[in-house]
Amino acid sequence: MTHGLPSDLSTINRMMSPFSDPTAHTSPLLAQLNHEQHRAVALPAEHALILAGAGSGKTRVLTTRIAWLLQTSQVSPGGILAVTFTNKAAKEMKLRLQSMLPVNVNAMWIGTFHGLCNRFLRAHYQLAGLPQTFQILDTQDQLSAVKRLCKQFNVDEDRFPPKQVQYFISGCKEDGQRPGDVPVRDDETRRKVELYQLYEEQCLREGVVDFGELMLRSYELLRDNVHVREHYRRRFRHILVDEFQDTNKLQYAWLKQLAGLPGEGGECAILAVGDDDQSIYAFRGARVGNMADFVREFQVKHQIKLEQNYRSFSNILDSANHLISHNKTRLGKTLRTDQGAGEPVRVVESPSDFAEAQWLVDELRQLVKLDGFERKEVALLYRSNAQSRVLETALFNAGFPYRVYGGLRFFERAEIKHALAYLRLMENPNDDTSFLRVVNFPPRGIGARSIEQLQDAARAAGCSLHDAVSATTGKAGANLAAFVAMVDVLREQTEGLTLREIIDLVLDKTGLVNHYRAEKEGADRVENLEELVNAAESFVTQEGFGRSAVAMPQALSQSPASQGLSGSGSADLGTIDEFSEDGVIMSPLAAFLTHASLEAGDNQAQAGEDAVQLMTVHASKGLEFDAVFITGLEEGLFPHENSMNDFDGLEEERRLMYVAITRARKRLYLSHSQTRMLHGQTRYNLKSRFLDELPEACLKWVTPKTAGFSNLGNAAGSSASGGAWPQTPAFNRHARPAWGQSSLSTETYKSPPVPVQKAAPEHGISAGKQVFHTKFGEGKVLAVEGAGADARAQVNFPRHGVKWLALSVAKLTLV
DNA sequence: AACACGAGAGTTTTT
DNA sequence: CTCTCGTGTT
Repeated sequence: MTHGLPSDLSTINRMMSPFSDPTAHTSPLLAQLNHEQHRAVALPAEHALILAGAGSGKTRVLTTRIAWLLQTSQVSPGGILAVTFTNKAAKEMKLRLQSMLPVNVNAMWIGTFHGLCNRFLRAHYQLAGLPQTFQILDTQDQLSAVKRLCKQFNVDEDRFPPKQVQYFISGCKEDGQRPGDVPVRDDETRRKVELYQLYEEQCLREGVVDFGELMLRSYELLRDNVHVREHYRRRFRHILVDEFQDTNKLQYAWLKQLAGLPGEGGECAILAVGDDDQSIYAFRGARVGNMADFVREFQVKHQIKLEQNYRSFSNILDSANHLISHNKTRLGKTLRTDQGAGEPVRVVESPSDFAEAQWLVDELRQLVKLDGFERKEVALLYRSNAQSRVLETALFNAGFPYRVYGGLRFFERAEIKHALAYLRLMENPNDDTSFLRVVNFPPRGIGARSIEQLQDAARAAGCSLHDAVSATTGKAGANLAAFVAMVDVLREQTEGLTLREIIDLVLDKTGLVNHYRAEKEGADRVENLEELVNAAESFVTQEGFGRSAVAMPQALSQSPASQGLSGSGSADLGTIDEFSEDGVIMSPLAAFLTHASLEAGDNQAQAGEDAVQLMTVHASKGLEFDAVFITGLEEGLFPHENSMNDFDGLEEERRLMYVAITRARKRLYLSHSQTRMLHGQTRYNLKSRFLDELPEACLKWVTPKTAGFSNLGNAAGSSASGGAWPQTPAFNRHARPAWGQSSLSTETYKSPPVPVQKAAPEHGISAGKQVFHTKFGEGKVLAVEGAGADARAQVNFPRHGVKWLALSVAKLTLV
């Protein structure tokens, strides 16, 4: 980069901190950065916000910042905390850091929010009021825990579906609310809060915490324990937050506790990196508003925009810029690139989702054969998972290698969860969720009746299922006793064994492997169980969990802060024993179980496999490809109908589209279909409004020659322009013959598969018209199909949603 | 304990 | 349409 570096770096250094190394500007670390990146990396030790556009080198800035801080001795590794949302991002950060300078990345706290909270709670389990062996519930586990609770307290599952109760509980925790903090306005909420309370008691009794609890309990410990808080505030001098726009209320509150607001005596600097234009997780509690709050509450003086994009050609980038400029609520940012215009963005219309898939396969073949794209460098994106099916079918039939992201991950598979449940019971016999999962799996004659009796007994005695077994009698009691004995024996037998040996033994003695071996279709599951042994083996090697137990927080003893802690002097030291982190010992098994809960495993294509990648737009965030197809660009689908009715929802959909566009390096296809099978019926969709929000100059409206498509009037355009694929965008887009009455219908009417009526329909109802229905009220016509007695209209009623109405039956009147 | 049937739901997702 | 879940039957 020949971008001008700051005129005088030493001046900047002098302003920064007494630790600044005046020779820092010679550091090769900074040499390859552009001006904005350079400024961000070399910021003084004060709170700062980096607005990092897509493909602007965000990760590079984060890692280089850490490396630079260390290299210039402004901070020791122990003083660094860097937090991400995904394990993948954390892993990458560590990896890149390690490649930059020789540093023990384990001395720093680098991890996900939940990973770091886990680390923190393991260190302070007593102060946090948790058992040392607390287990982590994933979303599945949490739901089964809620279901169990609802059964136990005879909750009407129609009025309070367990899923909703779970959603409620998680939502409260993400807002930092305990049952007592939730404002109760109605009976329904009152009942839910009761269940939340009961759920908490159940979790505590069983020694388990869910994901939200990891965060909330960490936050509360920091908030309520001045010694712990002071300790960490002294320790972490630099906190770096990745994807800050995705933080929820609790995560931001946690950061505030950890760093201390100005005036609270904190000496730490937060570097928040994020992109409001890529905020696509509001539905799971993310608050973009945290960015503005951060600037205000932390009195942020340094805001830097990274707007130089190193990924895409400018036709792609300009499309993204133009699209996102339609959003009203933005901090404001425009990406630019030094690369040329590149190819135009191709826009394609197909008559059906089926035809779209077929066209896609043909185009993919050409892309690979003629244009030399690597298959794994091509992505097929869609808004919702259901869309993948038709694409997969076409790819499969064509024998074209593909890989679908998403779906069950390794540690979420039933057989793996079964094996883990045994291992968890060995660690923590009170874990009733795990107990119930495997008490009769493989089947050992313990039916629903015996389990119910056992649950009654446990409830009466206020103890765990495990402990209640001794009180049972009869044949069922004997079976239960045998089960408990088996787990107890395993616990003893595996003492001192390696993790691999432990798992081998458990898989064998519990009969899990044998059970699946006997099953007709159990071969895959047996294979997965074998893979579990491998996973454990590589975990031991990678994480350094050898034969002996390892102290979990390896970092603390090396930090200046903890040296102070274990030394003499500070007034707070009276409480050392209460949170002596060196005292926390984790067995390899316990560590592996934590790992399994917090890292459900890769969801991604294996590296090296040359297959085209299929995924949702959400899943594509953070990735990049040479060629990208965004499919299903239709109203109701993208933007999704559930999101397009409110302002915030639509803006988030647009950001989603922005994310999708900015994934592409060289070539971008935008595809939409006139008809689509959804929920077993064909829907007629208008093309997405997002297509109209792109700059015409960057686009090329390509349309494949498809049977039955000429009805729309494109055939005339095609022959007139001398080819099946019109070259003139303006012509193809705007010069369609007038059809119907309103100008809107000319633009958006979608041809049904039946022969198109050349005369205007007698009912006068056409797409775009406002109509009135006696029951549903006023609505907008999306499409009309058929003629005469068969004529049907698809109408979007604001109150009742999208409906198909037979015009001969429904009394629709034009408004 | 395995299987069969019917009801119901079907944006997006990481930890 | 297609998958999941829960209930009921053998």
